[in-house]
Amino acid sequence: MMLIYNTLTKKKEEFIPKNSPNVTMYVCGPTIYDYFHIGNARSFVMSDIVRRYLEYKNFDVKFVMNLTDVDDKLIKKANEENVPVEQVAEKYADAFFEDIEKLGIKKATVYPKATEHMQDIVDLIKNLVDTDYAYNVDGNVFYNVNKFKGYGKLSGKNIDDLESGARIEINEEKKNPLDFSLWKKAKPNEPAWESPWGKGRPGWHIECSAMSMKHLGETIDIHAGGNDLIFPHHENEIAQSEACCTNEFVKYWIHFGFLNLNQEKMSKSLGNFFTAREILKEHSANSIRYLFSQTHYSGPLNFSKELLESSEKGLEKIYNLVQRIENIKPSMADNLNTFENERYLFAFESAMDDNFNTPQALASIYDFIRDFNKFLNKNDQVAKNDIIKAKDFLTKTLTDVLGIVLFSTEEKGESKEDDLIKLLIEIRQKAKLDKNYSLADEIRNKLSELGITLADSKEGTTYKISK
RNA sequence: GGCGGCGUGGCCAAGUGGCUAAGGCGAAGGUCUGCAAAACCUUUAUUCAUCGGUUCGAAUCCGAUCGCCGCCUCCA
Repeated sequence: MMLIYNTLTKKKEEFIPKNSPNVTMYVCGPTIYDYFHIGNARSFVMSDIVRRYLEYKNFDVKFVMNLTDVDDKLIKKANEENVPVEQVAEKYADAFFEDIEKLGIKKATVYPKATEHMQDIVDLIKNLVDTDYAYNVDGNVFYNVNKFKGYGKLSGKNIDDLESGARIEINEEKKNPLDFSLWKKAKPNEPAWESPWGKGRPGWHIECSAMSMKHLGETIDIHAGGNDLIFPHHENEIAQSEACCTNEFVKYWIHFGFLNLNQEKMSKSLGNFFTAREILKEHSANSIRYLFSQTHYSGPLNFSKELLESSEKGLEKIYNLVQRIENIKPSMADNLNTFENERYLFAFESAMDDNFNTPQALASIYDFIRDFNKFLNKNDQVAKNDIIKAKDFLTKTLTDVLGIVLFSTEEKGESKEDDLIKLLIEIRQKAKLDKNYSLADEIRNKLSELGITLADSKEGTTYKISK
């Protein structure tokens, strides 16, 4: 049984999809006006882990992530650079796909774009206007918040409190200051589409409702996104979708905590951010994913390069065991001691089942690593089956679920460089047999200066090339 | 002003009513090794922001206080 914390009910609930084993999942994707930052990456990676774990549990996940390709920021950027909006959108959509691929994020089933769903969006607004949930004021269409009785149920706010808040912009056209735009009347030099209310473009919230329902149906299982989307974005999505089409838009709402920099939310508007591609130049996707997995998805994560470096040290321990496993020659002997690894997988799954508790899941992996190393230390001969099982455990947990790649699937090309290193290892081996340790050490030291680390073990001498 | 979250060892971080408070990084000592590296072992929180309360029993529940952060405006 899996538990998921549902923002809507503020409780952990048993996960029961509408049409098991099918699961529908929608994640709010990027507005493609710039490179995304490492805080955005956290949401993308964590939703990827949620999806991967569901697939691990044999659910058939239909995963949709939208790209917002028309909005104020995009238009602003296009004007600044004096290029068409589509060109900006295309550039950053390409960059987005490049970056998420580097981060090891599995491809979504569909990446719908707002501009490709204008008819669906217009139809949805039309429906809301016809039923009085929305009203048209001179080409601007607003959602009538007072009409929807569930307004505020996701964010725990009530309309009166919100109205007394001082930060709502004054707009004479709105009946209620909280009413939000569904359709924005075209201004000069802006992309615009035909509609029953005249030329214009959609408001931000409506696209997600339209695309979610279009691709996944009127009730979906999981909708995920950052904490900052709870209000108003997700609240408004509920209002739109449930007013028109369904009495339950989303079964489970999942929200990710912020990534902070110096205890402050990382955001474009504050200017305190690193882009994901910037970080990826110096750090691997593995270390980023490991870092994210070390903290529960719902809480804040105070990001720093030092933290990333300590994650890299933690990963080293995993890599070392992986290399050790790959170098073992399995024994065919009978009566070998065997290693039971079931309990580690059980612990891993229990942690993940409990609202995707990745830090605890990692702890179960480290317990395995310690105990399996101990097992290898104690036993000179190891059965093939134990090696296969160990590899299987690491692949399932770290790679399949957390997306940390360990065993390279491509054939290891033996380059001249490798041959050369092997030659030096041979020479050094002879020196060691002659007890010529100064030569042996010199070879090791010189190689180390070149970034090639030798390590002697009972399985022979191995080497690692660092970049 | 309204609503919400957080405060656990040097750092990061699980745990949210009951065995000795997971795990990672770091540090110290040790085993192994020709020496290293790796691995393993031991040590590193009588204590969970502070003060009260409930309870047979609390880091976990309640109240107060202090500190930090977020949402209420575009934002993952």
